[in-house]
Amino acid sequence: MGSWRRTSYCGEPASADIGKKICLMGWVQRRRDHGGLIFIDLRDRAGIIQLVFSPESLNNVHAKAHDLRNEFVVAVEGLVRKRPDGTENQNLPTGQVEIEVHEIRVLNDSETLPFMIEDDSDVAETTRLTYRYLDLRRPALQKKLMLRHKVAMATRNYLAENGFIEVETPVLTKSTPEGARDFLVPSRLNAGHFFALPQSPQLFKQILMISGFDRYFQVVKCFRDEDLRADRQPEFTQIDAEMSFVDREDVISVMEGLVVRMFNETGVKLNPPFPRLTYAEAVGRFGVDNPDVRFGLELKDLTRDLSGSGFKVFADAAAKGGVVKAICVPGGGAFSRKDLDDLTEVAVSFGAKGLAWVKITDEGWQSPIAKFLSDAEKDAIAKATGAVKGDLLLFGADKAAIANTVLGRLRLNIGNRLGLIPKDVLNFVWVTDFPMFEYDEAEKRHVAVHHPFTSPMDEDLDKLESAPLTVRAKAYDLVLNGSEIGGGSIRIHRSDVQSRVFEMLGIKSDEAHSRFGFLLDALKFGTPPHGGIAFGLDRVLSIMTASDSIRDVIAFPKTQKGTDLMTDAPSVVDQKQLDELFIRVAKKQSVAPSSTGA
RNA sequence: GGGGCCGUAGUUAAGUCGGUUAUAACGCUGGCCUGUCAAGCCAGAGGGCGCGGGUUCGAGUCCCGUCGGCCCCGCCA
Repeated sequence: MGSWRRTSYCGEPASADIGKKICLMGWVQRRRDHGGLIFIDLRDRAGIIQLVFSPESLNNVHAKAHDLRNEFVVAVEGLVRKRPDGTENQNLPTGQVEIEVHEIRVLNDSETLPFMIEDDSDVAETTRLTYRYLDLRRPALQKKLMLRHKVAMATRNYLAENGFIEVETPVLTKSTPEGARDFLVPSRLNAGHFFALPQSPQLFKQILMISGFDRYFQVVKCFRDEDLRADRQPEFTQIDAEMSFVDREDVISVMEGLVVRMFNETGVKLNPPFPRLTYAEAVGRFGVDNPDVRFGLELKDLTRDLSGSGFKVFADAAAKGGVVKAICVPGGGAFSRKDLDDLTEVAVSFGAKGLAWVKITDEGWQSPIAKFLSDAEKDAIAKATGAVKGDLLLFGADKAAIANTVLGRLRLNIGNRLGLIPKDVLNFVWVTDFPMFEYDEAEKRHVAVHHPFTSPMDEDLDKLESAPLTVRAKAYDLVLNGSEIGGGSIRIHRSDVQSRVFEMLGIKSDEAHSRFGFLLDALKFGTPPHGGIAFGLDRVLSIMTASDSIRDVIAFPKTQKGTDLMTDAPSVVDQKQLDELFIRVAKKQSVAPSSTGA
């Protein structure tokens, strides 16, 4: 660089700058060498501008330009000038002007790249992740990370303005067996003892309320050692907040303000309050607790109408306390045999034993089960579902949980299949009144639907032991377009209630004390009523940016196997490191030399 | 733990029923070219098909195993 200093970004020069002498630094995006004139597109994070090198220019710049290659790093000094009439590039923000280069310094060269730095290049994700530093040069990815920065800043500003204080909580903390699997960190100073990375700062933020901070927030990494998905990474970022002396409505209204502020960064104006659904409504009408309310195809309950049906599957489901429900697919009568087979496969994969369907045709009800249905039943079904000629009815008859899940998933599948889901729409919905517990068949005990520190509803408190599955929690989720982007609750602030909940979860008193003793103790020393919420920043951003995967809004994401292709983490470590930690590896790791990639 | 899809030049893909020297585009290298912006024209260099075994006279093509990537179920309080 020598004494040169950049005077502007490549994306900045405009007509107003014509005649100015400027200095730019950036990467060579592309070279167009006409033998005479040479054009170089110079790129930095702000944009692209065209440099012009004329054979008549001084300082040998034309020869130097001839030798430039993609991704060379250069500094240029030159004059901003108007492009000749008719050569303006309307596709470029800087397209009215160009830089007449007077002097150029090549700051670094570059080998030929494994892929082009272009937004529309279709490169295997393996290659992109191996060379993530190159992938991150793509303007689209830079824009996403810049938006991420802006959203985080907007969050901090909004919460600070509203009296929230950002407090850092430990990353090395205590393992809490409830919930997700922990990432463990061995303690060298305490042989055989382990820290856990936090699944969330849940207990610390409650402790901060007990300490009197009143309003807390943090933009914080959380860790869960579970299998990955398109919308799940083992480390992810939460916007975590907690408030004292509040009820659900206080939390929701403050947080709606936050969501407005976040989406304001994308130019979207939201108008809270957002719609509400209770958990029971969400599951009843949409089959899931994270309903995508952008389209219809709602589930209709036919249990009463079909409890006496001649179709044994329906009658049995009703008799055993289950449900019979259906969705009506408008125009679905045109579905082929293969379509129906596909849908059956989907239904079975979510636990159905099969999929009963009816096509309503000109000739009447066409279906393997039509002969079992009486005219009265058909009338009742048609009335409840609104089905008319040309429609398809799909039935779920099972325990409520299975029937709802199956139909809920079919609903999404069909919504996608038929293009019923509008893009460019943001449909928020709060889901409230979650059940406190559900019964875990595998573990033979009740588990918390939200988490063990969630307060039961006051009016359900006396049913805690007698009818635990009917107890509702003061929990709420914010769902956006079918994706859970946030969740929280009013917490238990009385140690006696907390103890009763632990008891219901099958956590014995001594066990509770060894795991959460600090919280149980703290609850005894003047704990204010409090509650809060956490938003999944990565999920919010992937919806904002219409990304297919959460990986696109994370600078250095992990693969589905939880590895980092750029650094090659995780890796084996020296025996010496293990010895210091008193760790012996039980099963010899398979030696896995990488056979693909760089 | 399970189901599905996919690995062929640097990249993206084609490769028929197993059959000569494995195609193309982009990129790359060199040349020509003074208004291009996916510059153009000409010439050229790149791979032995993720890896290992097997069947066969003969294997990108078939079989088995394995490694890796993606999507999903389970899991994710």
